[in-house]
Amino acid sequence: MFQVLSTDGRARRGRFRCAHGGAVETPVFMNVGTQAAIKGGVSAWDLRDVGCQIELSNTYHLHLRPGDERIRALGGLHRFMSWDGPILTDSGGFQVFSLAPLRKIREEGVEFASHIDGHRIFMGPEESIRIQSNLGSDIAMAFDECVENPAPYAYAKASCERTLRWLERCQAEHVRLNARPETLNPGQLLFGINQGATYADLRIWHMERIAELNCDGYAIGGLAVGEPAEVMYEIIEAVETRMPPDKPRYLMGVGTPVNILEAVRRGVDFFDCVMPSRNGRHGKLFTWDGTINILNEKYASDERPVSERCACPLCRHYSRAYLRHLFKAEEVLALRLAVLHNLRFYNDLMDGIRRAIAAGQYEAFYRAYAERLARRI
RNA sequence: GGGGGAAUUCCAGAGCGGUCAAAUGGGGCAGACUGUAAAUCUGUUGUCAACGACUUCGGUGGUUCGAAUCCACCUUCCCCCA
Repeated sequence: MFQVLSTDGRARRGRFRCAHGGAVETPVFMNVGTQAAIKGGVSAWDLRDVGCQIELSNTYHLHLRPGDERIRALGGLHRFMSWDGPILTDSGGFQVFSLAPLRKIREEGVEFASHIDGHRIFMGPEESIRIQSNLGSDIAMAFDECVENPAPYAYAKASCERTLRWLERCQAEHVRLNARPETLNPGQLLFGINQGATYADLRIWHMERIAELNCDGYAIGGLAVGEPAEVMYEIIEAVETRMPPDKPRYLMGVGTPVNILEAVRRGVDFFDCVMPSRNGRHGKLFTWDGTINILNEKYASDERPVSERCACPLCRHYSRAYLRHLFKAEEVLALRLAVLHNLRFYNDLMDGIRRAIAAGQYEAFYRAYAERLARRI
């Protein structure tokens, strides 16, 4: 299922296989399609063009709309969105954080007031796993609580202890559902999620506990939610030594190109982030030389492509001036081109990372780009 | 030809004696965005040697301690009746 092909320092070059699609080459960036669509008008076949290996969708959102039972009846998420590659579904744990004003946490699970119409939805570990089973994703994520940083120690401790109990329940339900003959994707995997806020002792304690549960992969959650990047890196370092070396490691929701460079250097294999798509929609473009805010006046007559070394449709066919015009004129094409570009950039970045690790030159790659990627041009 | 109305900062448009450098919206400029309640949100938008000062509300001249606000005339635009 997962194989580390080579290492360079702590960085790992690996290969991952699941029920759908071919091999996923890691480190990998998972392209985020929360509601079974990449925002900005990007289709599943666009994802192929942009070099996407694995797509991510969301349990909470698809449960609300159009409903996981419906998706199951329509043949599962892969068929529904016409993407036959690997799909990871996030459990709804992030919505415990992002929809904090709309939910109440209990031992059994979380009571949400739908952000759409306010109706009550109860989601605990069993519900989340059941929904993900209905969706038929290749990787189900454990239902956790993503705690906002900074968090009081006592709360972070109680919360990660509860997240541990929830993982045990997720696992039991996952085993039970996978064994049923009518299960849509019997090969579905389950990843556990490490929590513990910014407290290294809690993080390590929690990681050691969940490592004992022999999940199919391990994620680090609850980072990039308020703490400084340096703290995030320290937590990854602290936890990484307790992560089973033969299992994939996933840093949830991260992040900027530099964040990814830093995390790969600390042994992370999987990433996902809303940033390329959201920032793209907002006119912020990523390039190998730094980020561009295409709305800036200085690009109004700029004939150059966004990036000389990018093969996306935007960079192949259009100037910065044209893209800026599309944004100013509020043409939907602007969003689509910008998101395609950013996704292509992220996938290219991961490709560069993989090659560098394979060649044993990750540090040189890191040094060449870490500062460069953080610039604004 | 006769009668009525209006001219405000980039635009539209409030304000109708002091609390007005002037509401609000648009546009402009800039910033934020990290398991997506986000094609969203925030700041800024007269000038300057800038926690203060200076010049603005079609033009000119008045009234008043004080005017974008009141009066007179001029200019331009709009509406109605012939």
